[in-house]
Amino acid sequence: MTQPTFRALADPTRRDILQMLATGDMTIAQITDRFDMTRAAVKKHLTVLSDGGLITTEVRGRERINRLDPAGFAPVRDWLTFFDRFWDDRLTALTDAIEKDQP
Amino acid sequence: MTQPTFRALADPTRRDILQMLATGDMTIAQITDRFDMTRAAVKKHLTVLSDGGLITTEVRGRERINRLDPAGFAPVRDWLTFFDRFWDDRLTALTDAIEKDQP
DNA sequence: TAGATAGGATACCGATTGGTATCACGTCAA
DNA sequence: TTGACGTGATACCAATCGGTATCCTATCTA
Repeated sequence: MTQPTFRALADPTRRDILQMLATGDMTIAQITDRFDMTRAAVKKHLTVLSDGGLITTEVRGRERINRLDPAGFAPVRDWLTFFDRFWDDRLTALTDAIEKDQP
Repeated sequence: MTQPTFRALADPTRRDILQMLATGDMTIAQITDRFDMTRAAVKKHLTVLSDGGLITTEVRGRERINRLDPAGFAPVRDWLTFFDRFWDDRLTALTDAIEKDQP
């Protein structure tokens, strides 16, 4: 499930959409108003974001409310954590070595 | 500088290369050995990773040592932090509201 | 010095991507 | 009921992407 997420974040427009949704849920038309783009283009981006699990949609009448999904960010966070742990280990190994050098 | 970074992370092969480099610095030939891919293809991926600031290269004789660059991950981490802060605020606002409801 | 080794550069190919234009469908309101 | 409104869906286009093949340069070594 991590590939669709990273793929979704690769486009600057999609990252902008996510930041906009952070300020509040929005319909497609509302998002389109803030971009120099067709509604169809925005819709495509929203589909990619949805595939990546980063947003969810709630159908209300003829409208579709797009909402940020905090859980969708987990894959990225987890992936970063892998490297964080790796670097932490490297750092402790380094300080350990230094301590041994100066007993 | 954040767009090249996200772009670099969008490809699964490139993320694999990063994980491989976490176990130790490697030359292009060494990386190519572990993939079913041409050296030229790997080289392209390394260029994208370098553009994203995720790796650095040290020329040693006729070899090029590719090394992970921890600093390159900062843009992604910072970007995630934005949403973390946002959700934290939302959560505290919610708990505050609940506390007011039950004095 | 001659070959082998490690890598750079470029042209090319099929597939994917971001975008538009267009038409079709359900839903709301007068 | 009849439009207007909010979306979905599809066909199409230029540009980018991941990958290969090929040729070239620099460096090490026998």
